[in-house]
Amino acid sequence: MVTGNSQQAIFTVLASIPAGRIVTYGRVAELAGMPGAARRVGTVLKTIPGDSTLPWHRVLRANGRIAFSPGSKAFRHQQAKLEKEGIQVINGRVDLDQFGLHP
DNA sequence: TGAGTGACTTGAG
DNA sequence: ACTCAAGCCACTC
Repeated sequence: MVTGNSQQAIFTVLASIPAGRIVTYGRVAELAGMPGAARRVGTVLKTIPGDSTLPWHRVLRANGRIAFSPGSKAFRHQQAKLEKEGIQVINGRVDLDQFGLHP
């Protein structure tokens, strides 16, 4: 179990992300009311069933890179999902500038 | 109870 | 641009 509430909060935040938009793990944690718990977010995402409709693919690392190892199955799957929503994925990474996530 | 682990982040070398 | 180290939160063994 993932401490019940926190998981639900993360799911809610995830579902509130508009299509074509991306967020970082730290951002999700912050919006879920637990800043600094970026690692927790990753663990929760891992518990999401494959047939879930949650947009887990819109969650990237702070540097705009996909959290998986390049070439892995999950990596390619996420990349495909992102490109399908009009997000440019170049060499396993996304331009954060077009989302205003770049500091 | 305590050491180990991970879909992370930030800062330094 | 890359690697290493420390900080972080909750879970697992």
